Amino acid sequence: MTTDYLDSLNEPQREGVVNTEGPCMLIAGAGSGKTRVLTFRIAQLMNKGVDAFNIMSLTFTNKAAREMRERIEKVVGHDARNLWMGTFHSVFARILRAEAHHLGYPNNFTIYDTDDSKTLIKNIVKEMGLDDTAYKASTVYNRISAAKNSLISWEDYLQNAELMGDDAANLRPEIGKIYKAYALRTFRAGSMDFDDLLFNTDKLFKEHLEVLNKYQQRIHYVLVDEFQDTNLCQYYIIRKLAAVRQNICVVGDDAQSIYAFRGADITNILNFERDYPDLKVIKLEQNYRSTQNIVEAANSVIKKNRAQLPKNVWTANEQGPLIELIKAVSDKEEGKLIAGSIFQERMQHQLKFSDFAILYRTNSQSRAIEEALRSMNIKYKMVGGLSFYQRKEVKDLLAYMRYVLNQQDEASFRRIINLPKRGIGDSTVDKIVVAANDHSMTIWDVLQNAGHFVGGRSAAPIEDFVAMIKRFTLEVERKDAFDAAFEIAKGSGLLRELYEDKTVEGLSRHENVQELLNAIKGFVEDPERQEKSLGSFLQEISLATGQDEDKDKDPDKVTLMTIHMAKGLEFRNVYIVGLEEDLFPSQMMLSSRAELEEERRLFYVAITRAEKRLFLSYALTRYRFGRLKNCEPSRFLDDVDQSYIKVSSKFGGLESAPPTSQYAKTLVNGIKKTIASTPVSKPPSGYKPPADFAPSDTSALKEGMKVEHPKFGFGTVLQMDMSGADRKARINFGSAGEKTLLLSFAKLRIVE
DNA sequence: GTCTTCATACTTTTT
DNA sequence: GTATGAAGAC
Repeated sequence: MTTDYLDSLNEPQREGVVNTEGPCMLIAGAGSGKTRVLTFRIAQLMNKGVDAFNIMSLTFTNKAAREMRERIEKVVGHDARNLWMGTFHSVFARILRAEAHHLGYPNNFTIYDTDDSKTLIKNIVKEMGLDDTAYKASTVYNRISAAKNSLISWEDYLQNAELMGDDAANLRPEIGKIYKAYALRTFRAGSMDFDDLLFNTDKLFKEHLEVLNKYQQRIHYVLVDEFQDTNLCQYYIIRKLAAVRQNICVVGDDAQSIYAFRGADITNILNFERDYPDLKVIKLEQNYRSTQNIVEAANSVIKKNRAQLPKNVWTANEQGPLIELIKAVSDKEEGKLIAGSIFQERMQHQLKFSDFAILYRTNSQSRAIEEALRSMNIKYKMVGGLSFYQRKEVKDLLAYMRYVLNQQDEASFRRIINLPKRGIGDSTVDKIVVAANDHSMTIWDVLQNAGHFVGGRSAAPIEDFVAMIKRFTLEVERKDAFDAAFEIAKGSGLLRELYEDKTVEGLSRHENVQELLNAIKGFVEDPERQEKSLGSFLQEISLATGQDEDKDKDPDKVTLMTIHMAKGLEFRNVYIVGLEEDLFPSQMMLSSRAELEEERRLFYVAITRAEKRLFLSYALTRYRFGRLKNCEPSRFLDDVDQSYIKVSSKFGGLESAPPTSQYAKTLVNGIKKTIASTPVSKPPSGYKPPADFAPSDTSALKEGMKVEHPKFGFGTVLQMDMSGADRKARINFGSAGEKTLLLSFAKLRIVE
């Protein structure tokens, strides 16, 4: 074992690694190497002889957990796999798998994802006869989630005058009752939602001290990454776990707190100092990632926030080029300008596509960007969006598997009871659920005595269903995950139904189910895995978010993702797009200063992803709600100290000016004149490009050459203009007339 | 009970 | 511009 890594650290970093005992808080600025410190700290512990089984390291995302494990493995070797390392949810789920019976849950409880939870809430709202516009599933779900994250049980909720008052004021007085019904239903269904995994772990430790004691003896060191994102519930749990030995180390950056909407509580950082008077606080302030311009610009933005811990992020890196501001007339043009900029940057600096990331506030913004990238043959990958495990057909098959393992599970039951169609309709299902609730029975009990509860017509198919599930249960007990899953897919008729659907979508759905089965096969055949049951497979994927599709053969792609997904990542060139009022900051975050500050921190996170080059862009019009909307530049653009910004030179050298709407109008006209290659209106000729049109490299374009343009058709180059940063060409397109095109944007194919 | 069609609301971020 | 849900026809 080696401790060479200590030499590669600066002084505060080294302190963070070496001071392994006692409470410790690292306030780590963006790009200051906090992951390095955390991984080396764990390596240091293991080098000192601490058993990996006694170290718990918690992160927020699966990806962060995986990366950290890999990095530790590089230093300490194979032992790293014995660490308690994972997301809060996955580590606590693991504890609950062993201990849930203390709380009256089955140990094979099902984990509901957000969709399952919302569907269940929707059903409850309907059953209670409430107005589903006032009680939208997402609203109710968020309210319940917030309560659980603040350790408020449904009993507490109903007695809490403030919460109930809030609900009454918002004309949603029944939320407390829905919470109660939801909690009882999920409990009876032997199911936990994401928040329950935390809430119930806390409950377990609170009500069963012998269990808490067991884990306190087991866990000697607790480490928490992204501490600013923890909620109250998570904080209580880790505090309890570390209560005996007090070896707790948290790493965080208040400036990067972007999950308050999900219950994250920055005051945990402040409370931490209060709760641990002996706390050692270490500040990591040197940024190793970004240029001076980027670091300073980010600082100038975050300075506008009132709530923050004092720190001074600095860098010894080069000053670097200015941040470039790109203005576009429409979301479509924004995409084109960015695609063009990537194309140009890549050529100019010999970059790979994977050096680029495009970050946006909302997933819906990706569409226009994707189109532009595709049309310029720029390879890209989208991170996030809907994952493989959220596709309907995949969820259907998973629901079968979940139900076979836990017949109390109401959400899965509703999904599969009539799939494929077996003559059990909505009214029958409602009868079954109502009967179960009225008699405080599980749905499975009702099904087994279906004759008593439903009319004669539906009894027979229900009996068949029950028999089928019992058969599957036997299969699951006897066989490994793959064989059992295959039996279920075949025996349920799901596979056949999809196979018989010969439409394009049907084919792809069949493929997805095959892919799921392949994934299970891979799971079973993994030699390092001891537990090969279907149950352990389901457990593993229930907390996976589908970004594990990294099996991409071609890693050289531009990355598209939301800013939230980008946290913790870095790219050479970063484009932050859609910097418009109501979009970023989001219109939903304008009601309070705290919300606006969270949006600003989000902007800060986005800026600090960039290593060398940062581009900001906005559009003056954008399609939203399927409707064209005028947009104003974001107030965040004013938050950036203007000395770090230059307006993209591609637009006739317009000076940077206060982004007023008057200014915006002049700009529209200016851009309309300048960007002849990207007409906002219809193309001026009826020319249709051939299907295989591919733009050529125009760096060698000369006067007299013949070219083809996808909109203007064939033309001859009249004159080249090499002055300025952007090369232009005047081209005669015959019937379409003479055009002056910017070569960095124009898609031209050289004919001869 | 099932299938088709029309309307609607939706776009904040994630385990 | 899409996905879900309600309503009506069979």
